[in-house]
Amino acid sequence: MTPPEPRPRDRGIPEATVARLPVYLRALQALDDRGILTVSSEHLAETTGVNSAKLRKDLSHLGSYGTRGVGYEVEYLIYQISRELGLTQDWSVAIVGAGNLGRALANYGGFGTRGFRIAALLDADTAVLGDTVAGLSVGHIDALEDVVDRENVSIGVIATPAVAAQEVCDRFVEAGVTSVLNFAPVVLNVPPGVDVRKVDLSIELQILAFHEQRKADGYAGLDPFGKGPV
Amino acid sequence: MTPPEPRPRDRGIPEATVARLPVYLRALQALDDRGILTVSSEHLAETTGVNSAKLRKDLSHLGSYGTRGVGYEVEYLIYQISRELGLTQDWSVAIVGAGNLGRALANYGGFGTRGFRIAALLDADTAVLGDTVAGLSVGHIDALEDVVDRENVSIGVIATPAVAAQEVCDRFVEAGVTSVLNFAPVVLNVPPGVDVRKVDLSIELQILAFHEQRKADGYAGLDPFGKGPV
DNA sequence: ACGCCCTTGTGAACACGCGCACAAAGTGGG
DNA sequence: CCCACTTTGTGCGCGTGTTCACAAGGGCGT
Repeated sequence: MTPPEPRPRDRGIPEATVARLPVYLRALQALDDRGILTVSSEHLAETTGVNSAKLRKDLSHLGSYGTRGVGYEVEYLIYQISRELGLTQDWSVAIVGAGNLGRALANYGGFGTRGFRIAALLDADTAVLGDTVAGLSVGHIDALEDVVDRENVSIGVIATPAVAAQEVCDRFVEAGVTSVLNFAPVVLNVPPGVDVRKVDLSIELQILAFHEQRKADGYAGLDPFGKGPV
Repeated sequence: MTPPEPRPRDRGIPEATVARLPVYLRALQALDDRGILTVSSEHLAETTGVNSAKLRKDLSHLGSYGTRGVGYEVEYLIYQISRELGLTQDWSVAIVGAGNLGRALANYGGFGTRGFRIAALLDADTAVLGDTVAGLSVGHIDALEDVVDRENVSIGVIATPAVAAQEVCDRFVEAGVTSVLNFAPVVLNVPPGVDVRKVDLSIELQILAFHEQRKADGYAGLDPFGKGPV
């Protein structure tokens, strides 16, 4: 998704590793909550569903934080991964689109607890202005530039209908936002230096459907009453 | 996400290609709506943000559906991709969790129009039972097995809190569901033969934060007033 | 103090996906 | 009928990511 220009090496941490660090982080926090002090790569790999060698190589990109014969100290590793991901500082996020999805995002608990602060929830529809969602009052889209500027927003979330997405994106970029998380089913056009990540619910379903069809084809002879398409 | 066992080649279509087919499909449908009859790989690649050679190679996995010197016939390609993805048949989907996210999903327009039918929206909380969402009445989670069986559900969507996810997943699997789309922030444990795809909003944000931090580090000297963390 | 056992960190082979660049193939004009 | 032009389909080299397998290193019991 992200790398049209592959960026000059990101201080050497591979993109694939970056994508897995949040997963490790979440598992480690669960271990920490249970009072577990150390964990081996084998165990952590199992609970996160990756190969243990891959996990060790991923972590080795951050430094040598393990102890041979013992494993990794949970709290220390949490801190190191958080620091690497930039979660030891707070990030302001603005969400545009106060429909079902925008509200779901604003209510999503994972944000506040992990270094993300929702600075504003904006919408173009005057009918929803002033609605209170997750302790936030829905603002008008016209305030976008003000909010970005005043609250130092660096990450913009687009949860609008497809037709509005590009315009919102342009306004985000123009206002100085350099990272965009896009839920609208369109490919956004952005200048170099701006990162876009896209989440598309219907694409995920279509990928599942593909594999489901394969299974149905392959097992048809063995399992004539298996769950198939309707 | 999917391949612990890399599956015996999926009839030869690479996973990376499968993940892009829905994107092409969406762009093609947009062209079709505008009455455009043929499209070149160059043009389609541009609107979907991929390399044109990659696009041609992707399409070549489905067969030789283009005409040299002309391009691809839009309608025909739509049909071929739809067929390959299994969208020419209807799939029943059950959503568990009628919170903000579950409702957003049920209301998501992209489903019905693309071969997916929402068979049920279930929740454990009796307070929301009977609520009407997207023309559907919220049912009780106890009806899960019945619904899966009666409606031939093959894809289950989990939009519950993290703690409930594994149990819901187990019940889905036990009832015969072989594909799961998981929005809860946990790694699900499933037997072989069951596909799981995970969408995690906070992970996406964390990846963006990582790159944002890199940008802030690298450009700090050049752009002391650039948007940084709060 | 020594040696056994466990786990990390990594070298090397392998697999996969990407993109260039070009030959093959079809179109349309003259 | 032929030629110039366009666009597909793909062979190939390259870079990235994954996995195996093992040497290096640290703890712990004796």
